[in-house]
Amino acid sequence: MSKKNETWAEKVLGIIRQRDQPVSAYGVLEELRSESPKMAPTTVYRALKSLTEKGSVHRIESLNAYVACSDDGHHHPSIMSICGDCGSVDERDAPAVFSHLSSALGEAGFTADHHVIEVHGLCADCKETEDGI
Amino acid sequence: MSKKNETWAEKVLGIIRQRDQPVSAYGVLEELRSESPKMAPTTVYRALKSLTEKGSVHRIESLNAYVACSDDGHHHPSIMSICGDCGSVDERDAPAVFSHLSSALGEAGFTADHHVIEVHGLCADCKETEDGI
DNA sequence: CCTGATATGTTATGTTATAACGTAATGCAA
DNA sequence: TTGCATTACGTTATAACATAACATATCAGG
Repeated sequence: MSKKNETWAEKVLGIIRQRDQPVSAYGVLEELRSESPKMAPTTVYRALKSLTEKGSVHRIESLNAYVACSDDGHHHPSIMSICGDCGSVDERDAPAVFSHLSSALGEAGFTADHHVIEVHGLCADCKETEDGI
Repeated sequence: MSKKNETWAEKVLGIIRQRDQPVSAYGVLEELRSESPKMAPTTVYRALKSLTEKGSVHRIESLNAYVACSDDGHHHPSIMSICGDCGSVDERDAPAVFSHLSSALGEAGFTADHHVIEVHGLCADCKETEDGI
């Protein structure tokens, strides 16, 4: 039941939301190609650009991949925790982290405009499993 | 006066240290090729892998580039501030940031093992220049 | 009607990174 | 001193990620 008259950005957002793990641009492309075999990478990258600018999607720099925003278009920075075992990514709020970050940078005269905070490790479930072994 | 009997990793570290800006793997490769025209990317990536594992070099995920560690092999995480204007990257210590990060993640049961903290913005010098306009 | 903004199509290319295999030198332990 | 693991390096090929440059279409508002 895919909707007609959707923009590519809307379709891309749908694809990313359906997944519980980050998707690469080419992952999205492959999925779109099942319906539109001639799709070019450019199209996907354009859609991703508009979605990340709007805040509907976040890019995970350390994975070259994208996840849906957990709170579409929230306008505050967040932190991403990335499980190295199951691959899940969780977005969290952490105001205290950003306030300390701001003050550390502010003292040095640095003006922040975009934050990349990605923590790799093990999620609670995978940690349990490992410990259980 | 380049030394003989240096490993590639040592040479790569030298190249990265000479620069005051992040260098891409292919940037390093190009420089090495001026003396060793047949050098392959693999060689550079191998050197970068060993250097980042040792902590002599840090990878900037959001730039796909590398900088020398400001305190070779320190074994605590640091934050990187990246000037969008002049391209300079500064590494800083910020223990308070990491302690809040740990507690936020710890509450959720997440076990951290590697941190990517990269802040894009304007360094003090570039900010002044902009304001001066 | 014209014009600017946005979305899209198309082709080509640039950039970043790894796989998979082989060789050489070294150190160390049986 | 032979055998074996380890580390570094060479070589070829390919995979994965990303953008440039230029063309066409649609539509809202002046």
